[in-house]
Amino acid sequence: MNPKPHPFTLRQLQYVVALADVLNFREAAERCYVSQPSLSAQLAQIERALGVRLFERDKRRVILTPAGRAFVRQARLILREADALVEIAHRFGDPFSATLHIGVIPTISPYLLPKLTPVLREAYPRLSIRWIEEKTTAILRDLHAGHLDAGLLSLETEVGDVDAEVIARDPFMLVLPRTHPLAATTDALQTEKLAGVTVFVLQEEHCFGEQARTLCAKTNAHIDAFRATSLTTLVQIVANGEGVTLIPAIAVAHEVTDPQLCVRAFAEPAPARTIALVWRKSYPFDAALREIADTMRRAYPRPVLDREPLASATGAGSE
Amino acid sequence: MNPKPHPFTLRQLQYVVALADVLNFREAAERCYVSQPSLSAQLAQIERALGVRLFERDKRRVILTPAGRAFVRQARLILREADALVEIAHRFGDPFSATLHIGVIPTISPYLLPKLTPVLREAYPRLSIRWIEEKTTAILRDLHAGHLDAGLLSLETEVGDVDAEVIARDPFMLVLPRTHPLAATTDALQTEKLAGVTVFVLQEEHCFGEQARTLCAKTNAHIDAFRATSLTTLVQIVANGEGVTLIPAIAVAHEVTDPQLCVRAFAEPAPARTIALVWRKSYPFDAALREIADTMRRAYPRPVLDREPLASATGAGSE
DNA sequence: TCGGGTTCATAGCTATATTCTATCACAATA
DNA sequence: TATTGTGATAGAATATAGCTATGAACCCGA
Repeated sequence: MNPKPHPFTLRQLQYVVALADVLNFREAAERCYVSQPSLSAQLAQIERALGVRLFERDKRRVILTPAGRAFVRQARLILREADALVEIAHRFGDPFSATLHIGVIPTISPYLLPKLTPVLREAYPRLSIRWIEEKTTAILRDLHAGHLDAGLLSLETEVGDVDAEVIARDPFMLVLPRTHPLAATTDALQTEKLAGVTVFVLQEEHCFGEQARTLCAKTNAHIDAFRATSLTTLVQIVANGEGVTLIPAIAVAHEVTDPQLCVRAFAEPAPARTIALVWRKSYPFDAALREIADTMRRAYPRPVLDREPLASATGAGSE
Repeated sequence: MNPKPHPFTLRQLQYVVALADVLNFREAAERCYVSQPSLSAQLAQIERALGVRLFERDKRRVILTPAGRAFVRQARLILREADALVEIAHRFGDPFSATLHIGVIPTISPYLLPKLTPVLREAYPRLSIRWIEEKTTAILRDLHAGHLDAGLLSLETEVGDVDAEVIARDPFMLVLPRTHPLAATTDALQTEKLAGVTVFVLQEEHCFGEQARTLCAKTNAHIDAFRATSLTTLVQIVANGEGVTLIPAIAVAHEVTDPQLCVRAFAEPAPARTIALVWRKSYPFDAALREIADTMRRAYPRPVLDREPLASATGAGSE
């Protein structure tokens, strides 16, 4: 793109500008902390390289030529921009002044980001985070391509060779109609009770859908053929039908609002996913990400499960 | 103003941008026509100097850090501006691409510039001339201060140590009422005929006023106490009074429009002023000014003196 | 008109910076 | 396992930018 080197250096531009300011070689040299001959030599070189005389000097007085006037104007602009570049670099010397691109999966994004964002904004006022909502595979691809700085996702799917910091354990909750047999007790539920029950799950592309299907297979639950594209859809189906569904605890407060539904936690060891912040092993600002992950961990909300009758039981189960 | 040197060179910026373009050290080095270790070394140095890692490199892949993204963006800007600076300098390598500031005296400006401007514009399409109308002393002052590149004035006043190129000889013409005794013949006038005649002249600040007074003193003409501030005023006075006045031939066509007036030329050696382009001896683009002066000389108008009865006589006298 | 005190330019040397070639260590690929 | 390709490193060669000392032209005051 830029095959040939520039015929001048930034330092030479400084010399030219300094000389234009004071129109006196000795004084200009002083301001640049070099000797007068050095400044003379550099000026001579730049004029020779350009084939243009920038200053008219006749022993007694130094003044700008028309070419010099135009040159100095542009040179000042360049030096200002170069100063700005130094400023930019130094701002990034503080990694919390960057703009981070972080991928986040759709089954986390709408429930967690509204809680995290204000906390992060307060903790790192100069940090700007651009969230990109994608499924796990796309996040990992973009992460390794360098388009993302980090990803916020579940560790239960294969994430490959990355560094990770766990944010929280997010247990699975059972969402079911009040009228469903499993809604009868308030005890923590054994997963074996799912056997034979009709369960609606997410599309396989969602990692949470994959996890739910695995759990159902292990417990001999019956997986309905319908594949929802979002947790919202999933809950709607249950509210209008006779099946049940699994959703992450983090989503309960926002998704389960229908009074015909109730929510039950599983007995320990409850099925759960592990939410983590991940990044490339070679990422240079890993220390900053570790600290940010720590802040996220502390900001992670206690799930609020105000759908009776199981609020207290699930509250205990979620930790 | 800018005491400390910049922590990077333009060349290093080129390296960084080239590397950001191809994300491969060897290829980037090739594009910059240096060896790969040189590029590695320069990149390492700039990162060390800034204390910021611009590229993340893990043996297999090179990608930009957030800092690197911001840095490269600004670096591209700077390199573009630097290219523009080279362009500016080269354009001035052709001195006919400059903007020249040329001072011109008020007794030349309104009559000559309208004729010169279109010719100069056509001859030097990339040259832009900014005309500054001032009296001779101000022009010479600004010329030596470097605020003007050249001056267009009369050599009959002291112009000091400058280089000059003569544009034209501009003879003095006598403007007088038709009814005046000197209007009786069509012959070229001997200056001695002015003896005893009442002559109106310009203010002394105008060099033409000074010249006219000198001529009057030599020919024993009577100088009226009134001092006009412009040639227009001067001609108006003559049209309404009983005196005569002297104006430069170049001004006749524009100023002498009253049919009650007529114009007479002087016999050779006729009094005249010498219009010239002058500039500092140290001016770097003197060759260009010489050529421009030559173009001005050829563009100099034959005075059109269509005030009868002396049109033909003065036409001859003006060369 | 003759020195001091300016000005900017030049010369010769030195230290630093930049670049080169050659090579290494590592990872992916065949 | 051998090969190819990556970026980093080492040490020598070169180029650059810096310095001091000095020169030539000019101004100014004695």
